Amino acid sequence: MAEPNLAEDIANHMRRQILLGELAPGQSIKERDNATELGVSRTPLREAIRMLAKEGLVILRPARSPIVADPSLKEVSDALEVLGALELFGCTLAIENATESQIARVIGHHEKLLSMADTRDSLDFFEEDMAFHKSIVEATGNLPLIETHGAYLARLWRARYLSAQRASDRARVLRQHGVIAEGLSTRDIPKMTNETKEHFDYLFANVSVFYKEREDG
Amino acid sequence: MAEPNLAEDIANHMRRQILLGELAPGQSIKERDNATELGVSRTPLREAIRMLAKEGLVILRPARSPIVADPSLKEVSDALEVLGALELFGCTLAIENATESQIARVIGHHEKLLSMADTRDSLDFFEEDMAFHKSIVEATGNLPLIETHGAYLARLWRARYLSAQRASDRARVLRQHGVIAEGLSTRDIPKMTNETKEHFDYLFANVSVFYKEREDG
DNA sequence: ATCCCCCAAATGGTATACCATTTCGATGCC
DNA sequence: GGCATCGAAATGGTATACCATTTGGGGGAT
Repeated sequence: MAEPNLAEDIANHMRRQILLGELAPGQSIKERDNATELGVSRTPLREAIRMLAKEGLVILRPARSPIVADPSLKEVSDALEVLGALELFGCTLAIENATESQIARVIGHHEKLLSMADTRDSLDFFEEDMAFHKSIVEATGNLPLIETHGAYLARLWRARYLSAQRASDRARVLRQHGVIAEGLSTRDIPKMTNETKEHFDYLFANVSVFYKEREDG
Repeated sequence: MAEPNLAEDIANHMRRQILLGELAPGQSIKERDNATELGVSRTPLREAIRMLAKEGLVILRPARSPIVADPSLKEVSDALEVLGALELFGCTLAIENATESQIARVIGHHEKLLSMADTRDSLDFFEEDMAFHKSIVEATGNLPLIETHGAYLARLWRARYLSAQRASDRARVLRQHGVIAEGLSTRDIPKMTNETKEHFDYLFANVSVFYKEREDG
């Protein structure tokens, strides 16, 4: 942890803690405690908290300790809806604008994911899944879209990760990714967007199921 | 300037300076200079700069002075595309979910704008125009969408404001707003989305024209 | 016993001091 | 005269000190 900007390192560290559940949802984050624990001063830690707040992972309250976000099903659903809309928009834009090398990169991520189908580590698989979706949006060449889409991916990381733990339907994911990638490389808008819609419907359903179970037990 | 959180006040102040051109695009922002000028310390000023950076109004460079953003036509176009996609998505969502009182609020903003058709102050008119569009997205009840949409409105404030100065086609704007509001209150998705698309096409054209002229002279 | 009030500790907000890197002009070499 | 180089000033990054508000519990009044 000696990189150029300390605040970002702290943010990465805390993001990981939050997403993996080491920092429990609802828990308050005391600036002094966490700063001394990480061996840094409050200033960069404050900045890191602000970064995570912008990602929606922590909630800032005026003159009170920030707390780790504990989103309700509706909040997650709403964010998922926006993520879906952004990616759907990204599909049509990517088909219009993607260069061949950008398309190759998408396919590359897909093939890598195929090769990981039997991987034990669900975290690695999950990260690569995310990289696939990111590469599609990157193929649009629209920087603001890339950033906003990335922000929503980060915000939904935990919900998606938890739901992915349950849903052991990697085969479906891989098949859908294949169709999506094919739709992109043949510049087939309906094919790509329809499959993306369905892909998100499954994601939505999985997350909902997880939250429902969580509310019960 | 004695509100609870100083950083936000500073951010508001600087945002205004940037959008009105008092802080010129491309100009570097020295933490010390601006801090002493505003009579505050560097800490909250730093935080304010970070807020503006997240809005895209200033650009952060590692170990260098932040500079006021000077977006190219492509950058503005890209952001406009995303704004359009978000608002289009907001339309369908609003039609599905808006309560009657939310629809009434949209119509209220429209009627207020109608009453301001002959206002001299283009800034007031512009602000109310923005409030109309915001109220539509607010009618979705989707908080993440509302926030992201608002962020893009803020980011595009200057480009839209400058182009609105030139385009003296308030009549068209008011007519289109009327159709959009009607589409919402009759829950007519095609009517609302088609008119919104056209509305954004005009906005896009106006901004493009302005930038083209600017590049020339 | 219960409720209210007050005060001390905790905590976020702000200011300032210190450090590492970058800038940029002066200086000297080619 | 131009260009590379060195160094002092400037500047962003980090740490720490100070202040105002919040918080939570204990003691006293009812």
